[in-house]
Amino acid sequence: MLIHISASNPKPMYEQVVDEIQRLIVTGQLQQDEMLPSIRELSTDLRTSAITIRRAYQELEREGFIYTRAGKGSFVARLSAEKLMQWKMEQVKQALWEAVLQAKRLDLTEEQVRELFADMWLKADQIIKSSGQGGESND
Amino acid sequence: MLIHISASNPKPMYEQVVDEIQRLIVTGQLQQDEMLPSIRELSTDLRTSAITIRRAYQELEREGFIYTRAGKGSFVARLSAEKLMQWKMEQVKQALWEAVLQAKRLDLTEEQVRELFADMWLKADQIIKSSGQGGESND
DNA sequence: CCTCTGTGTATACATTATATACACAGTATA
DNA sequence: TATACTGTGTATATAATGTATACACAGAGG
Repeated sequence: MLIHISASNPKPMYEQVVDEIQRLIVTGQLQQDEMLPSIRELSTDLRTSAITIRRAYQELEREGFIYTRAGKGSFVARLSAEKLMQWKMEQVKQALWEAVLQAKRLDLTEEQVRELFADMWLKADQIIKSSGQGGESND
Repeated sequence: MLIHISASNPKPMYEQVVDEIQRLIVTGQLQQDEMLPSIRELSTDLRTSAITIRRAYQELEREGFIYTRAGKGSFVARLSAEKLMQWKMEQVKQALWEAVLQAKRLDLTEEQVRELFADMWLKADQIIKSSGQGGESND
């Protein structure tokens, strides 16, 4: 399983772990009831303290993404496809809300923002194409 | 001049001051060469330490929004309308980029995101209307 | 019994934000 | 020249947060 964190990322490391595992769950790369790496194992893999990983797992459990069993491990929770889609939409909605508020505060028009949005989408598409993600061949 | 900061805002107080003054400048509510409140005055007004305000002013100066003169005060820099517009677009662009990246990472389609965007824009319009901003009368 | 697992607790360091305080230098005005 | 403002430099301190190491305990499974 591919989890990456970076000390140079301004986000706290435990939050990076949370984000990454959430993403793997909602995009189906982690299945229901699949066991997660143990706290100690992942802390060794990511070269970070077990307390950091433990904190991430506690957060994920609190938010309902995983469940843990003392002495056994931590597992992906059973979440319906609908719940997963709802969560995804909510995340993007919140991110868009921040962008829209910023645009409003700075007196930009809807047209201007839509154009910026189109630019960012295209740029993201290009970056993803060139990195081989998304199932399309490289140029 | 209306500057508000809040200790309950997760953003550091000095950043809130920076953001607020930047917004007043780029939306024309602060004019070129207009004097800003002094560090001591604003710290009294906002009930915060002068060091906090000073840090905000130093940040604003570093980014070219204001200039300061020891013994005299701090003033709004002379920025062309084009520069101000560029900065505004850049801010919103960055915010949109975060939203688009999030959408990509979560495998949402452009159509889904556009629809969410429309919802957020409409919601922001409604909130602004009901709060009397934007020059329109309250219902 | 051993080897894993999660859990509780203790202690410590680093970074960042914010605070109070004082003194100094610059500017403008009377 | 004195006063009242301004910004600037420096010192000291507290609080919050994130991260780290370490140890011990309890649960689960083979």
